[in-house]
Formats: sequence, structure tokens, C-alpha cells
Amino acid sequence: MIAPDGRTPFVQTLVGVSIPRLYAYHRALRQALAAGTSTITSRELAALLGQTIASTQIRKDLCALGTLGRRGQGYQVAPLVDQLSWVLGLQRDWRIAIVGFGFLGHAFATFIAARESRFHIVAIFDNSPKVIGQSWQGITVSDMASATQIIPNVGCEIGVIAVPAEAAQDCADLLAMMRIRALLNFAPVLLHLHSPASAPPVIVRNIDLAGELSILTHRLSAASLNSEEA
Amino acid sequence: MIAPDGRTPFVQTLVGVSIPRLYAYHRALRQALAAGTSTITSRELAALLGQTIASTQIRKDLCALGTLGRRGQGYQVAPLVDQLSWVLGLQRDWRIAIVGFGFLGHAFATFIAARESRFHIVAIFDNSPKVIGQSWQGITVSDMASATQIIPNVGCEIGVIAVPAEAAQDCADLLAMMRIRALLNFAPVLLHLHSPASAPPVIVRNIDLAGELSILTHRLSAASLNSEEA
DNA sequence: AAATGTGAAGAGGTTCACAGCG
DNA sequence: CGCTGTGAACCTCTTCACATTT
Repeated sequence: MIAPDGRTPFVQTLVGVSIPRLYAYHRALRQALAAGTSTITSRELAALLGQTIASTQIRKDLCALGTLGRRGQGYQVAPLVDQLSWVLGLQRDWRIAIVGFGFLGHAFATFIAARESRFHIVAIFDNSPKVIGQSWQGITVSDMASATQIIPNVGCEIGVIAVPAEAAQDCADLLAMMRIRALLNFAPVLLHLHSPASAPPVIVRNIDLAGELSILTHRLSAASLNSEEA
Repeated sequence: MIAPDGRTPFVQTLVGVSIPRLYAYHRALRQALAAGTSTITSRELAALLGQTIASTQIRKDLCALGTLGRRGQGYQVAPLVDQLSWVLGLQRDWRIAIVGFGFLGHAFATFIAARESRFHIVAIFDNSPKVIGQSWQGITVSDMASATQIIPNVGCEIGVIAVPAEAAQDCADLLAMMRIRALLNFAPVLLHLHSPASAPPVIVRNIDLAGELSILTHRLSAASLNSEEA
């Protein structure tokens, strides 16, 4: 793997840089590029991000990726987007298997297919007879049990778990056995993954909808208490 | 508002305590309580959380909520759950309006209704004629335009934005005008909320599905580079 | 003896101030 | 002169070590 500019990328050496922040830059800069902006300063980018990130922080982050800015001018947007794509792993395509094709799995598939051209849904599984056999954008929903045949064929790197909590662990085990390398888990359970010793560990990221809600309720409660005191 | 034990709660004064972590404790402890555990040590709780949080960290956090543990024994699970519920704002019920009743809105509603008894979906909006008029658990999906009449009637604190990116800002504006106090936003856009000067600012939390995916792809890329070097 | 509670040390990430270029 | 790049100060959160309590 060689970065677009020929330097060896040093993705793993980025200290002090948060990936969500880089993704925010990436999204904002893609929009700016689409709108015809060719050059941008760190302060302008901070404005695009609603001043949620200081311009100094932006410069620190971008500097850590390699020097791309021109002093006195700012940054070239196009190469910056490329560089960020590279670091975020978005310079290549990825194949995704969705497990659980209820409303959530369906929503995820539709959202990703519509917006992210580098992510491809290549397999869909469910265990409900009502859903199995249905077709979504040319992909037939298969029984979970047939994952052992299908996944080696289509070869996907990422699994999305959108099943009820009770079924999530079994799905995760099965996907790990199929050498899936990363999981996005919507089920509100802690997954225990004992990947085979030969394979690298499975990367898991959890999205907990109830947890997100409770962050809101915490802050609402705190806000009420503050206003009562005032 | 008075905490269960009579002390004045100090929700807003919790420094050095992350809310996602408290929520993780809450979930694990509720399960432990349901399984019949009445007492638990910080180390046992760390084990329940898959050793993702050190027992020292747990003690620091719980200590910050007020002294609830007994030295030599551990913590009483039941009062601990109550205390955490209080801090997280889960000691009361909350009413939610969902805007956008495609697959994602539907998934969110179903998920919350099934799992979280203190959250109540009280209004659903969409702008597609195909969806308006449908009924979900006794709630009729209404046109977005009628939100100005419906929301003041049902009085909900939290709004969920599950519409396409292009429509999200308008929905947020409308909800803010209706004095919604918090928003969970699934649309991949930065919302600008100019809440009326008289009202407290609207609390926003964004859930960015593509961003979550890119965190996985970043780590997958980094892992590949590392293994190549090894 | 066992586990909590907590000051102190440490690590990590953010902001500041300004040097360095264009 | 403007904006980037960056060492240093700063601050927040985590970990350690151990005193304290049951």
C-alpha cells in the first residue's frame, strides 16, 4: 500500500488525533469541494464545522497527516480530501454483510447504499421465514445458517449486527468464524469475541441507541437543575 | 426534584465522569439485579463489562455519585441502580417525537418501545403521502406541517430526526420552534439551532452511521499496515 | 482479610503563543 | 501581512498506591 503522494502512510502512528474528528473534516471538505472551493484555511474549516473544533486543533491534526498547507494561503481542498480518505481507510472499497434485516438492517442498508459509494452490501441474512428469500437491490436475503457458504464466496470484511439482543452473540460468533474482520453492533449487549489465534482480533464498534438517548436525558436533567437554582 | 435518598442531587457537578460509562454500569447492573445479584464489587462489575473499564475507574465514578459502597463488601446493587437512574435522568418518563418514519424511524420506534419503558413515542411525523395516515402502536403518522398543532398537545421533550440530510435542518428548526429541548439526529449534517432567546438551548446529539463505519475502516487499514510490517 | 475511597503521579489531549514561510 | 506549523503550558482524565473501614 502506497499513499497517493508516494510517501509511506503512517496511519497507525497518528497520536493525539481522533478519528471522529478526521471524519468530520472529511465530510465538510467533501462538501466544500463539491461547492467549488479549492483552497481553505483552518479558520474557514472551523466555521464549516460550526466552531465545534478550534482552528489550532485542526492545524495540529492536519499537520500530523503530513504537511499539506501553504503558509499565508491555507490548504488545497482536493489533496486534503484524498489524504483524509487514505487515513480513514476510504481510499478503497469495502464489502459489508448485514445480519438481521428488520427495519434497522433495512435502514442501514438503504442509507449506506444511497450515500457511500465505497461501501457495498454484498450479503444479507435473517432467520425469519418472512424475510428470507426477499430481494433487496438484487441481493437475496438468506438464512443465517447459509452464511458459512455465502460469506467465503462474497468475501466481506465488515459485518453489521442488527438483530435482537438475544441473538447477537451467536451472530457475532458465526461472523468471527467466517473471518469477518470488523463488526458494527447495534444490539445492546457486550459481545465477547474469541477469534481464532491465527487471525487478527475482530474490531468491534457498538452503537447503543438507548445509551444515546440517556445521554440526552442526563443533560436535560442537569439543565433543569441548573435553571431551578438560577 | 429530590433524589431517592433525600440528598439534593448534584447531577451537574460530576467532573471527570463520563456519561457513557455510567450508562454502561447502569445496563450491566440492571442485568445483574434481574439475575438476582444483590451485592457486587467493583472488580466483579469490571468483569461484567468485559474488563473494558478498570475497577479503580469504577470506584472513582461511583464515589463521585455519593458514597454507596461498604468497605470489605462491595456495593448494594439495587440502590446503585436507582442512583445511576437518577443521574442519567432515567428516574422519570420522557416523551419522544419521531420525525421521518422510513425504515430508520420505524426501527428506532420499535427498538425503544420494546426495550425502554420510560421512553414513550407520542408523535410521529413524515412528509410522504404513502406514510402519512399509517398507524403504529395506536399512533397515527401525521404530516410534518401539523406538528405545530400536535406537539403542543402531547408535549414531548425529545425529538428524533430520521429524515434525509436535505430535510434535517428544516425539521430541526420546526422542532426547536415547538420548544423541543433535545434532539437525536441521524442525518449526516451539522444542525444549526438558533433557539429563541427565552428558551434554554436545544441539546443535540448526532449519530452518524457512515462515520461509525469509517472508524472501522480506519482501524482495519491500520491493522493491515501493522501486519504487513510485522 | 477484603474491598472501598482518595491523594498523587502519570498519560493524553487541547489550547496558547509565537516562530517560520509564502 | 496572513496563515501554517509547533514547542510549551495547561488541563482533564486515568492509573497507581495505599490509607481506611467493615
